[in-house]
Amino acid sequence: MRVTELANALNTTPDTVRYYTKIGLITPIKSPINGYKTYGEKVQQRLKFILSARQLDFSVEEIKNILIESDKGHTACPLVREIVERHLAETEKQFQATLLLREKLRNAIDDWQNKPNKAPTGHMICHLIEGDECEGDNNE
Amino acid sequence: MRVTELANALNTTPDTVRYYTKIGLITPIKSPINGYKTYGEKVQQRLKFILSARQLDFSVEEIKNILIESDKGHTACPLVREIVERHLAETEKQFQATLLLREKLRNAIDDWQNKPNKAPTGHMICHLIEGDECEGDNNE
DNA sequence: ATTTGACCTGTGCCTTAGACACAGGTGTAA
DNA sequence: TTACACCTGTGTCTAAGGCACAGGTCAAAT
Repeated sequence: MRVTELANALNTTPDTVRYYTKIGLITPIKSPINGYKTYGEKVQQRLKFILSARQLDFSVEEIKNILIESDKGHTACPLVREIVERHLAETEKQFQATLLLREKLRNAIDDWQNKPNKAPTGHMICHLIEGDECEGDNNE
Repeated sequence: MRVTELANALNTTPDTVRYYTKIGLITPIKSPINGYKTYGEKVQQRLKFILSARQLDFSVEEIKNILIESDKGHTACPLVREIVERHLAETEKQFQATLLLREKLRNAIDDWQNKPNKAPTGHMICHLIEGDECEGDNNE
């Protein structure tokens, strides 16, 4: 299998395959005649794993570590479990952050419903964001 | 006001102030004697606006466009409203995506609860992710 | 046999919003 | 005068590829 072929087979892009190849996640055989890369069955399996892990939002770095363990013949499962639990915690935080942002945006739209558009004054760029009164503390 | 002073006053970092300066969002006066940058009151107001917009997750590029409008003396409010509504839609999508990811991760942890750790076999790297049986279609 | 067009190769730059490091100039207080 | 803290510009780094370019290769059609 060649780059595009492999990419199509696993529903990804040639650039992604090249990228994983470049950083050493997968290793093709190079034809000494024309320099073309050929990917075998095992590499395809490996790439499939990588893509599955990406679906779970594993970073490429994390996947690399998993593969290193696995390549040494060790079980990567504990590592995988740890990563997933860490990710879940992060996702929870992300979730809350998104929730908060959504609130902020909704409030903004709401607050601005009956405010007019104003041209910028010397000391104000957009009164929607800055507020008309001098109250706009954003302490965190 | 100089870089660090301004940064401290608005609870941000000198690097951020330098960055906004570099890309032209704010423009200090440069002392011809020592080359030091001096930021005035209006610049501080402007930076405050920028930081507020960033709090609403506006990109720097978007903020730049707002400032360009405003600098021409036009009202930037319609632009701001449009951006906020677009952001809200994106946030909604992000929200759903995070929700989905959370489900995936939770399911993973759940499914793996009573599965053992396994050493990698020739054709499998981590059975947790790949699944023991030959079923693991990830069609989108 | 040659041309065409689709594929391949490596290389390198681009993206966000700053963070960090470095080398050297400057300001001020001891 | 000498520390030391601050300033300057410049360059590199981040994640995960996307995109472009110049040139080599292959199969089919001419």
